[in-house]
Amino acid sequence: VMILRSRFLDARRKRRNFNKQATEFLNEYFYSHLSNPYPSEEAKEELAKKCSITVSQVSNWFGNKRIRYKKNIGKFQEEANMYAARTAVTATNVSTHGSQANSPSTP
Amino acid sequence: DLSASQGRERDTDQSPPGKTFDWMKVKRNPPKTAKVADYGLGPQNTIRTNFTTKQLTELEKEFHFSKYLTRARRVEIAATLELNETQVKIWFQNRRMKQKKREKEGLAPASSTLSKD
DNA sequence: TAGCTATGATTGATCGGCCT
DNA sequence: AAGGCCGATCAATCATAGCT
Repeated sequence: VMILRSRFLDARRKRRNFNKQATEFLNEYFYSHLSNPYPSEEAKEELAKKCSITVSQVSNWFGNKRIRYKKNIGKFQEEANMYAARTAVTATNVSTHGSQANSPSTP
Repeated sequence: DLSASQGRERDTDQSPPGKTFDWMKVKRNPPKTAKVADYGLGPQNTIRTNFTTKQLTELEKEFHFSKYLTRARRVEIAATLELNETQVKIWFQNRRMKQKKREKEGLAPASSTLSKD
């Protein structure tokens, strides 16, 4: 019974949460590609670089994110709206000339 | 063809949150392996097989001997470990991928192109 | 300190594509 | 036409991190 307990007792499994910023980048990509959150190998490499993690970790992150997101979409609504709004502002800046200049917060 | 795909992907779809896309509906067929309960009583049968330490040890040993299996070898191992030929086949396949991943990662875990951002 | 949730990693198995 | 392999992914689970 305790038989298979030691599934490998991976010492490697010393998980470490990613930086807040790394998570920001990952979520940014995820929500800005919500219709198809499957980054290409190339995109994964870019994200890995930006987040200072490995490509595998990027893959793991997206794998977990996708599964957990669809498992409980409601739970991620807040987060989704947050990032959606964020990218919306970015998009607006690019195509707007109008008047109300605002939120240039991007040092 | 390899991977010379050039071109910036400028698709930042700003779809309305809450919408369910196809990828969210994807459902995998349940594993055909293992049917703990085929007595008509199937609460949640068809579960992911849990290989025993013994089986894994043996498979690992075989893998070290040869990364690829011959039909004969597969049959033999499957019988010895009481697994399907498919399970043995899949195990080797996954093992090879794992090996590849490890080699790739163990090649340059840290430091390499640490230029100024 | 105990309990529960969030999250990164692992892995048996599936999916689609390609090859022999 | 059939079966194996690859690469990516799924889905369930493990084990720890982190918050209450």
